[in-house]
Formats: sequence, structure tokens, C-alpha cells
Amino acid sequence: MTKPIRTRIAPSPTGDPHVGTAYVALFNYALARKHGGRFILRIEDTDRQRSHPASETMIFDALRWLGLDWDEGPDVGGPVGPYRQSERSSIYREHAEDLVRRGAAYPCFCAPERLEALRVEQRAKKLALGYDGRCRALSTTEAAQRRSAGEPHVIRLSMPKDESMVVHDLLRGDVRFERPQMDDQVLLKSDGFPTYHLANVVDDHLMEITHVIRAEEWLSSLPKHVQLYRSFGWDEPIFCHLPLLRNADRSKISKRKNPVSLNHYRRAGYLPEALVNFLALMGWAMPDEREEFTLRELVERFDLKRVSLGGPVFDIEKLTWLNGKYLRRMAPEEILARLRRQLLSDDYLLRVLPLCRERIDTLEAFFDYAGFFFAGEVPYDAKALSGMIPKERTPSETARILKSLIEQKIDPLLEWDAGAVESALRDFSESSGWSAKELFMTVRVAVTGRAATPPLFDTLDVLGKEICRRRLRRAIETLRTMDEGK
RNA sequence: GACCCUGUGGUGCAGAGGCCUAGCACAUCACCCUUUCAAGGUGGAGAUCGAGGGUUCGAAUCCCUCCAGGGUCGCCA
Repeated sequence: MTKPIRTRIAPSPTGDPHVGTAYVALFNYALARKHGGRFILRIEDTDRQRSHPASETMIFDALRWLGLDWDEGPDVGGPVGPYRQSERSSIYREHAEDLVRRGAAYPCFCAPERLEALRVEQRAKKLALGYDGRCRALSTTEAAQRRSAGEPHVIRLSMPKDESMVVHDLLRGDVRFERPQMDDQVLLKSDGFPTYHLANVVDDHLMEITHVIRAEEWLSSLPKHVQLYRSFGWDEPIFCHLPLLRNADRSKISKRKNPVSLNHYRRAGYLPEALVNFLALMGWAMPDEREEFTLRELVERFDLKRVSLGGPVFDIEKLTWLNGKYLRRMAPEEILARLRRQLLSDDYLLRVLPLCRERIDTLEAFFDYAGFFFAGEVPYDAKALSGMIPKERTPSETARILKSLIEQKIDPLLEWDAGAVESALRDFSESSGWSAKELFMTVRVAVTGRAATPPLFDTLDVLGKEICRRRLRRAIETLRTMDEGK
């Protein structure tokens, strides 16, 4: 018997849960389940500035929603934990020191400013970018002295010199990298935290990961990882790089061109099994070309080698068609249950009702008044359109302001509640040159389609980030098609 | 710019030298069904398999060159 297969998904909790994470998780999950192995969730939160606990929770929720449950992870524990990298700092530090002792890594005292200047120079001379290895030439005694004197430094990996390096990818076979490409990567930052490269390799080894299945964007750093395994004297796992999901223009999928948050798909009413099915179709196919299948069936027939490498365009139209197929063959009772679970929970209704109670006279009036709380996108009639654009402002100006509102304030906001939304909007009002009055009415109409609504921040809070973002974008599109100077 | 990956209709895939006068699905068009709209059914249009060279009796499938797209070049992951 060979070793049991162990795979992992290793997201970093720096934003909304991403479709790409689900995509890669799915293939890792499928391989592990197919072979009776284990699927592990590890949180890569070594970037202290950007990591956020709210993001971590959303990742858990989203993956569970999709049915991609893990056997070991920060919340369920396991034999080789902890599964959160921020709780493993000492492990990485010890391993980095070990490498330094072996002469496979070295302390580097170059300041960020010097590195920046170096990059500028290299760019100007059209040279390959990368660390020039200055501190590698330091004697061990000098390096040790400067370290004990408390001089700030990082630890860098010594990459082999004057050679090309051949690494292996399950799907691509041998891949040869030329030396100039491979500079001495930082392993340990000056704050004592590891970089992705170190933490990832150390953890994959310690957690006995057998197959590293990750996105293609990592392929370029594979030589560094392989070098790390060699420096430690460890066996390498099997590496497999999945193609990147793409926008319609074939660039790497991004939130400016596509909804990428799993929360969006959940709120928009896509069924988890349909999303999973669709994701599996991105770069993979059943041997018999069947396109509709369950996660279970995927697992039964799964074969990593059947992944195709062209970057698949994430075609929402086809996803929507698939989702419709699933919905149409569901019993009404089941649809009702899904509706309740996903979009129309008592919990949600009980958040909407307090906002509407004082504004309705009959039960029936609720449906007329509160429709926008349940809709996807809202229509803008002529009145709404004029209400959306403040006096003295133009449609294109309004569109621009909404765009920067999304980018500067909405997207980075991970904890979405009335208070946070309010301060974000007030903040934006100050920096944008739009008065609170102008901004708030514009946002109100853009998000609800109406000039009369419950208090704005409560409304945005209850609607949730995904819907607000989506309707704001829709408003931008609408404004852009209007003529100037209205 | 350097390095790496990829390249089958607009999109997602099948195809692993002859079964391909290139198949399926989405989208699109037409028709049928239907009080309507969907859904469903039927059919159509759409690809000289990125291009050019080879290898071979024979290439979408093997080799080379070029081109195009993408990714990476961070004390971010």
C-alpha cells in the first residue's frame, strides 16, 4: 500500500471568499475523497496587515455551503495542527534557522529602500528583476555579528547558481527554468513571520501533503519551493497547477470584471450543487462527456490527469443555465426549502420588517414597499434616474463617483453593518468632494431604485454587501449609457 | 523587458496518428409545442483544430519555428 493521499486548500483570509478558492478546493477535495484520503484546510494568514478573522469565517461558511468539507482544519482540529499559520511562527523560525546553519539560507540586511532602488534600476536597464545577492556574500561571522547587534534583517534562500532547474508538474511534465529567473527569495520577514514560500513548504511537509494542487500563478515559484524541499532534504510532493479562471477578455478573473465573491453567488440564488458542478466543468470533463453530475459522482469518476490546461472563461450564462436545470427538476417543496434557507429566512425577514413596519398600513403594502429587499437588480424609472443624479452633477460624474466608492470603500469593507457602512460613506463623502446629502441620495436610489426608503445605513446593512455592490455596478452601467448634461 | 504556461466554432469541453466529410454543451437563429412567456423538442448557421514548416502511406493528435493570449518577476499570498 502506498501512503494515503492528503491534499489541502490553503486560502489566505484577506477578503471575501473567492470563487477561485472554491475551484481549487474542489479539485483537492475530489482527489482526496476519490482515494479515501484526507482533505485539509489550512489558513495562510502570515500577512499580518491583510489577514482578517471575518474573512476566515466567511471562507469556512462558503466552502461548507458548497459541500466541500474538510477533515482537518483550524475549526475541526486534527493530528498535525495548528492549522492556522499565525499559530505556527516558531516552527517556521526554527526551520529558517536550520537552513541558515546548513548554509542553505542567509540573513539579509538590505533595507526595503535599497531593494526598491534596485528594482527601479533593473527595470530601467531592462534586466531581469530580482535580488542581486549582495548579503549572500557576507561572511558568516559578520552576518552573525550584525544579527546579534540587533540589526533588522530577513532570511533569504540561497538558490543554486549558474544552472537551470528542472521541476515536475503532474500535468505539464518537466518544466525547465533558466537561472536568472530564480533570485534568492525571502523566507522570513523582518517581523519574524514567514513568507508564503517558507510556510507553505514547511507546512505541506509537516502535514504530510502528498499532492499540492494549486493555481497556475504558483508555477513560476515552483523552483523556489523545490529548492526548499531539497535544502531540507525532504521528499517532494506531487505538484499540479490548475489553470486560472478567466474573465471574458481572458485575463485572470477579477472582481472588476466578474463577480468573484462566493457570497455573491449565494445571495444571487445559485444552488451550491450547480455552482460546484459548473466549477468542475472548468477544465475538467467526465469520460463520457456528461455535463450534469453531483459532487459525489465527480468524486467517483475523478481523475486529476483529465484536467485541461487552457484557462477557462468563467461563463456566467452557462452557470445560470445549469442552475436553471437543477431548479426545474426540483420538487416545489424542495425549492421552498432552498428559498427559505438561502434567500428568505425568517432571520432575514425579521431584519427587514422592523424597517418597514412604520411605513406600511396594510400587510399587502409590504410587498409593494419592501420589494427591493428581495429582488436581485432593481429597475430605475425616469424618476429614479433623475433622483440618482444630484443637481449640478452629470451622469458620468455620478458613475465615476460610484465606481470609486466601490473600489475605495465597499470592496475593502469586510465587516458589513450599519455603523461600518455609515462611517465608510461619511468618510468617502469627505474625500470625494460630494456632500453627504448628494452621496446618500445617489446611493439610496442606486441601491433601492427609490427615493423613499427606510434609513439608508440600516437598509444597506440588511441588504448586505453583495447586493449593494451589484446594484451599484448596475447603476454605473445605466448612468454610463445616459447622455451628458442632464 | 526576462522567464514560464497555454492555444479545437463567440464560450466550456470531447478527441491521446487512420473510426474526424472534427463530436457534445452554453450562447445565437429558425421552426414545432403553447392563450402568452418560459421550459421542452427539432433543425440551421458557426472551427481550413493559432500560423508556417517538417515526420509519416496517413496528423487536431509527434517534432521545429513563429505568432497570439495568460501568468510570474514583493519583507502579498
